[in-house]
Amino acid sequence: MGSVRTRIPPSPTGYLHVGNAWAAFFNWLFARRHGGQVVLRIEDTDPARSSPEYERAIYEDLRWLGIDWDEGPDVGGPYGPYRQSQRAHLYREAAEALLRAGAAYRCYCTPEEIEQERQRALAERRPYRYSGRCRARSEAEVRALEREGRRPALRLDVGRFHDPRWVSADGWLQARREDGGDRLYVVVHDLIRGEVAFALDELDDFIVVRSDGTALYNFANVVDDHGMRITHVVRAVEHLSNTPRQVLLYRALGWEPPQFAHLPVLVGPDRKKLSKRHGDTALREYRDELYLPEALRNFFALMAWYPEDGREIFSTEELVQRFDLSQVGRASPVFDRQKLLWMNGEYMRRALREDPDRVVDLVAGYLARQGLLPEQLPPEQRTYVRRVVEVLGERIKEGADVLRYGDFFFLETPRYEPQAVASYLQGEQAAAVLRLAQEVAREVEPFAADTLEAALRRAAAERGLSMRAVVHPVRVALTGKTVGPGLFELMEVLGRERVLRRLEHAVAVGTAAGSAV
RNA sequence: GGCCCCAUCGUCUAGAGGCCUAGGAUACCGCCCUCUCAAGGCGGAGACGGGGAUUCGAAUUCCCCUGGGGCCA
Repeated sequence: MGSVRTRIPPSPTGYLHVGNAWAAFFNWLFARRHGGQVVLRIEDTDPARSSPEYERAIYEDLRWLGIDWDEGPDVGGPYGPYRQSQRAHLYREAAEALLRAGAAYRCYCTPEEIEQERQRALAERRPYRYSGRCRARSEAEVRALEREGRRPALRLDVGRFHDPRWVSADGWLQARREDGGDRLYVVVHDLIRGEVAFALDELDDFIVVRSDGTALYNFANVVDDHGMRITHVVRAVEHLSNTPRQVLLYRALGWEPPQFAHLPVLVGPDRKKLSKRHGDTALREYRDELYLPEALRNFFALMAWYPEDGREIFSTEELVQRFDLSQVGRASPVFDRQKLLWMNGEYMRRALREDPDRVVDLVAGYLARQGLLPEQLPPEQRTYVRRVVEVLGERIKEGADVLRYGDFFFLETPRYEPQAVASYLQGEQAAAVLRLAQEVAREVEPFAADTLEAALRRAAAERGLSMRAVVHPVRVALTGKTVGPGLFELMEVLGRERVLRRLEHAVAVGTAAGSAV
């Protein structure tokens, strides 16, 4: 393949959505696989909903994900501008070219008139298609309409494609024999779906430029993709139905259309297109929850595509080497958060092994967002976080796990779970165990995991207590919960002072809970 | 309403006419390890939407239906 150019066309009307991030990633994979370029185009034609803040957020989120681009509003490039809001003159030029070629005509019908036609068609139970009333207005008529103050929209004259000259081209327009004779089809050669044919007579003269002079999506897209020398348009299937119109536009302008590949749509557990209703859909929410970009990339790759059977974990380099558009699936994948969580756990454990400092920084940032640590960490606090991370270890699969298993490390007094208190802190037996633990904690030297374990085991054995009988109450006393890191490691990190204080406090908690019952 | 796309375990998927007694992963359930949880090991349950046709043989090809999604809006 010569020089592949793909595009990523986000709208700055919100944070980058996981569905768009996924499509962006496939565009990126494909371009990198073929040594091509990625173009970032900001589709900000809706000024009311677009904002520079969102645009910046999109750059940030894409970069965080590990997607880079060769041309775009921020980095420039030879085929700019890369914001649609700055390309109005190019749409105007193309519209004029269409008019000059006789491929489009001015339409003075008002939206109300069109709506009436549509209603009539609906009532008569026949498909609506624009009548073509304005296709051949006389100059006098046009003058009269202009005098009324009407401004024309621009429509593509689809009728002119009913001409055998186009058929001989290169297969994009095909005559197919049907019962009644030949029928013309616009055939889209989709890299994922194969040939998809649309009957030409199903397409009416569609609007290309509104009466206020703004370009319609289909038109702007064609002008941009051609202008930016895009060779492969890789986008969601929802655009497939628009593709024949776009193909017609390319041809009307005398341009060669790019190759198309229509990806399935990411859906939620209810099989509906992924949206805010499904919970976290902004990529940055995953970042904030401690999802790692490499995990997301690996997970993304496994939706609608499998690099090879029998393996799940792939480095991004491997993904780039293997990526093959023709192997991409056609069915809509459900975004499965459970599998993502598992995947993130895999990468989190890897990060812990290979770059623990990175995990420490991530966890510290997470705790700061939770209000449990200051934004700027003094060195000794960072060291503390580091020890906590070591002790929490592979339990951290996402941000919430830091709290689920280790919030007590950062709280003055642990949050005592009522269930845990009821099970392990109430009664004489529990109090006795806590007293015993206090003795041990007061005397053991040094205050370290191995010495603590040895001393506590000895003490338990002397009283004929099982290890379980000792460990559970002490764990609840120190952490407020029944799950978490190894008890002795956790004690060492907490330190003698706090352990003694919490043990003391827990006796009171147990008593209070007991009398409340 | 017309047109277009899609359809294998709950989920991600392997499967390109015989390798399928439908494979893997995740989730779930047991057991093991163990101070709990997590991780890990072992095992279990779990799918070709329905009907026709082609073929010696269909998850795989074709048609219809059903169900989901999208475009025109």
